[in-house]
Amino acid sequence: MYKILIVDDHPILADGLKTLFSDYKMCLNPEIASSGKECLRKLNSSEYDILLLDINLPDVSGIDLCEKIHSEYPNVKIMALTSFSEFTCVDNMMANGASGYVLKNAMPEEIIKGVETIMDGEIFLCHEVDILMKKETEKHVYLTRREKELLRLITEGFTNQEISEKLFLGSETIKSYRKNLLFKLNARNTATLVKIALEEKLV
Amino acid sequence: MYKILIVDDHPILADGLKTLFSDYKMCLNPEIASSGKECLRKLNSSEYDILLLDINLPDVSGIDLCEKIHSEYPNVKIMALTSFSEFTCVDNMMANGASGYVLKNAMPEEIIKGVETIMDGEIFLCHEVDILMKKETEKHVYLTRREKELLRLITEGFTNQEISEKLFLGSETIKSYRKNLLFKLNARNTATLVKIALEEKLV
DNA sequence: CTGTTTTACCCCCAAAAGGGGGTTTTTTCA
DNA sequence: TGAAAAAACCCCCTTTTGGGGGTAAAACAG
Repeated sequence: MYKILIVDDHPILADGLKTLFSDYKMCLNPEIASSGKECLRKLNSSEYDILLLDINLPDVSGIDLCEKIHSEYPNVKIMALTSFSEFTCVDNMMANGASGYVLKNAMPEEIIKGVETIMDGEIFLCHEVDILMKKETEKHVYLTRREKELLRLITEGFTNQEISEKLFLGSETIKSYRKNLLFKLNARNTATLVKIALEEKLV
Repeated sequence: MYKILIVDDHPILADGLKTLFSDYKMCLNPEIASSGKECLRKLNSSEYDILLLDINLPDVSGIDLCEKIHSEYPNVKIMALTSFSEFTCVDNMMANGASGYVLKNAMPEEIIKGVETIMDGEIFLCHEVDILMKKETEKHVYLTRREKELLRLITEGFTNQEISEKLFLGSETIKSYRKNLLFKLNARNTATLVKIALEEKLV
């Protein structure tokens, strides 16, 4: 029996999870927080073994929340529970202290197995995510901090001129970064660059 | 008591809905289809009053499925049940024969109310979506079929030259369309155009 | 304390996009 | 059946981008 906190703003799903944990006798009455704020309040007033954390919360990003919780309550295990099946999301959550990552369309048994694995001190990725990570880790490109910043500004629609003024850099410098991003992300032009950036959640 | 079919590939959520409908005595044992294929099979072999339809199905787009079901089984009511809170999604689903649109993070009571409203022959939008539609309907731009096609090709990264060859049109024509799209969507350049197209799910 | 990575910089020239003006022919539908 | 909307077309000229080459100083990590 564990003390579980479900952090998710989907009442129906949270209810389904509640039933699931009762059925498997993992937790009699898991608590539910439907926002980042509520989550932190509950963590402050009570002790939990494990958190099921959604990424899409109404008030904060689950990725940021994960980092905060992990540093403030290092003993609480965190399992990401989301619909996002993107390399960057998984990578960010795991880097920010999550011990597991399960998709919302996973089978109930897989979620149970995930909680057990994590409570045993191991890392758990649901099957689909495991496949994804193995496939993407190879081909995934690493962008430096500056490159990410440039990519974000390009995506926002700023020209080289404008970016150079914003960052106090020469416009030739921005040009180089742009060319480099096109090469790294294998994009033919700005349109594809923006598309890739948004689809892979790089910005 | 209605005959309900839940079309969703999230077992936990489907389970939560099952419990919900039982609690409210709306349906003793709603059936679940976790793919478009399974949905059509079930519709073929049994009669239903109402369908709760997700947009993100593993095999087909819920938007296309909605259209198909509505034309083949016009007596079956359809309620969209998704996480997407975008004008275009709602608009498409309603245009394709849905009678209601509820977000997955809606309160259980709201979903129950939605089903009742729809079964009374009325249209139902959950509160959040209702607000969204009222706010967006004014400012929302209407794109013609051709414009949508051009927008898609631009988003894919094709140049005017390439598009003109693909569509057997003059490249000056494509230039005009591009300028028009920039104006209509209030974008300064291709980067913002692509961003808007992807974010508003126009492509 | 050195070798790699990151950051920032530069030139030339071609290709593509953007801003301003338009016109004409089909469709569509009220 | 006729006005409105959509689709297709055209010219001039400027700005921005993309493709090809680079170099040099910091910062970082073994």
